[in-house]
Amino acid sequence: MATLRDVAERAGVSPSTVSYVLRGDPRFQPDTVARVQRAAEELGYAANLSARILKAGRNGVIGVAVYGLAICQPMQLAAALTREATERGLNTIVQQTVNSREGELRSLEQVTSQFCDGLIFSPSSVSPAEIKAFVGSKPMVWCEDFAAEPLFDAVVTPSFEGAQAAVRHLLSVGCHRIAVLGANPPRPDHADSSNTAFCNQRLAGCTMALAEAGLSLPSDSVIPCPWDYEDSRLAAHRLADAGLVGGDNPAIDGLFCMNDTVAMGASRGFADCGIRVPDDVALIGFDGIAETAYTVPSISTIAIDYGDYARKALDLLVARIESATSKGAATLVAPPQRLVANFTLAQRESTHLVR
Amino acid sequence: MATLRDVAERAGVSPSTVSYVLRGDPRFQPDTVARVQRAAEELGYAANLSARILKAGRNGVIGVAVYGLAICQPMQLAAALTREATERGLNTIVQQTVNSREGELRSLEQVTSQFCDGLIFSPSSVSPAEIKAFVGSKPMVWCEDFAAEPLFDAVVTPSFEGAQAAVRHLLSVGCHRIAVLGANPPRPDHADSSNTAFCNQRLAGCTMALAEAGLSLPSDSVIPCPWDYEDSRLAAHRLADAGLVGGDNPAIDGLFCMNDTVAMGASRGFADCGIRVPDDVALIGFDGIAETAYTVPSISTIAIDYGDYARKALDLLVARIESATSKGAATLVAPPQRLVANFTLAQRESTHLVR
DNA sequence: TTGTATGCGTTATCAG
DNA sequence: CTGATAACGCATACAA
Repeated sequence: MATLRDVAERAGVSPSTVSYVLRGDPRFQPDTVARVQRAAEELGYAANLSARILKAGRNGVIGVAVYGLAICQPMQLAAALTREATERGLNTIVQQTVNSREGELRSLEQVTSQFCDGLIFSPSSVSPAEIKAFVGSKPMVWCEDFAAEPLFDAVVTPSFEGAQAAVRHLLSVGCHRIAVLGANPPRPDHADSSNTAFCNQRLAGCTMALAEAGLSLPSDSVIPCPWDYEDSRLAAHRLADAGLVGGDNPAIDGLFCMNDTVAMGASRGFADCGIRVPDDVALIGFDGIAETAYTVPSISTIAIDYGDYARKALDLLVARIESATSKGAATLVAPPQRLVANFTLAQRESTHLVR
Repeated sequence: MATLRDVAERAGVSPSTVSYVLRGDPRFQPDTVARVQRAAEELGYAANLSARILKAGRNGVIGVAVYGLAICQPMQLAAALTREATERGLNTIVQQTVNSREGELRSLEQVTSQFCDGLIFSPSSVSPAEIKAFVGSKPMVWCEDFAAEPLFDAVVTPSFEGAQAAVRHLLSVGCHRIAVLGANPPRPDHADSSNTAFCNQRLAGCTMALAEAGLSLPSDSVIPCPWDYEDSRLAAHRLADAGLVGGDNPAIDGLFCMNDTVAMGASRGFADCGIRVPDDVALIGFDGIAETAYTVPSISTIAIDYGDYARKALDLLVARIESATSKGAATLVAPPQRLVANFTLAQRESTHLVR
């Protein structure tokens, strides 16, 4: 790997000149500039980003922390963030935050954050308050933080409006007995987790949509379930076994799933039990992961516009990075902002019925 | 962020003492050790990995480069690699390599490689030969490299054996007219891409299995198709429209898909056209991504053991890293090794039929 | 047993 | 317009 010094030697100038020229400082003779650029080209020179961040505190890399690398929703977001970052001349690295809370929290902060100018956190089991201790003053954008007193900038999905739209849609295709699958049971260890918070938003959206139709959401229609293919498949089995779905007078004829993973698992679970979707029970998910368009039946969902999501997240993050680096003694920090991503209702086979 | 110096000050020793103590050097008084450790603890000290790799050339981070962040197979591998790395006390960062070949090749080498001790490459559109120019002497393991003269250590899926097992399975459930979907058309720009190479292995496996049954694989039964949900869905439409599947005497009654993404897309495509899987055409994929177990019908596949894959990849990489750092004048480099991951045949509904 | 000095590759300050 | 020089935070040979 060629270094600054190698380039300098070859161009017959000093290392500092190379550094300036390569970063576009205008005050050099065209001749010098050309010589330096050619030397850099010939040697295939690229700045060492570790050295750069060490010295300058910036290197143009954005860290993206996701809950799981093999889970569709966060990775779809990570892909959108990477696309958007690339367009802005930034790079991204992705790290996983799952596993032991303590250990991963630490590794996250001590690995990812050191390599980059700023961080974007996709929802995990740790809350913003917890992470705060581990983060230096690194600029940071949190995804799906609905805390009343936000600690960081955030981008959120329209959880309330999306859930409301989903349930309205279920009602509009003729469902009357609507249940919710995938509500997270409150966890004793960290009751205030981000996950719970946006679950509550989605529940509130459901409740509102039902209220509009003069219906309520009894608590036994809110079914807890981990956000996982297998768990949701088994949850569907339990609904079928209990006789709550299917038959002439089912207790549930429409199911709002908290996310698409749950919807896919449930759909498969119903198929196992001979419950037909949408004929016996209509199904709608949340997120808009690509896979929902290719299942049988295809699954209706609240399709988040991840391009828009990524754009907003990077707007926020870049602004923080800029203001962190600017020497303007504007020590007064801007208060955390919260932006909401766009969404559309994707109507697919799983809600295709007229009653 | 607390630095080494902060800890030293607090513990009343020199920075170098802190460095030694924290990394477990035994030659210090218990008293000193305790003082240093407590100071580090209190300050929440963590070594700056950029500084560490700059100075020492190692920081315990492994880079994983994948073709796409939102594609199931590479992410399942990345997740397995991360799990395995964590168990060995290593961290991983993931970067995407897709997009413009030139640009991404460069960003890959100039971002990911600088932060870590070694790299693991999941298949992309660039060949090992091409990457070689961009890589310094960074230890590297390539996934799915079937080149005759390998340039790097590699782990590969059992492409030949897997395809063979898949086609044998199709034959064993009564298929007689087997086609292959997802063979990549040769690309003029880089004919020797890694992708083409392992496609060929899989084709050879099919051919062999058919030959065992006295059958051949005519070239019009090898159907090119990008590895993408939508493209494979449309490919299925074309097969149905051409009357090659379905009906009393179909030209194709069993389909080996080059990977699970293609299998899922095709399965959906057949559903669009009223072609029943497996009754009209049996279907089997390759990779064993989690989603195939939850589609309707569930899709049989060659399930790669990604835990085994990850273990082998890290064994190779760690060995290279060790030998690169060891000062032993063992300048003679070990020749590239190639390890094969285990697999199992997952029999699911898409091949469940008796003829 | 501990501390000092040096350098990894870069950027920023300041002098020339 | 250009070039020394000093950090950034850490690891390590070597001196004490």
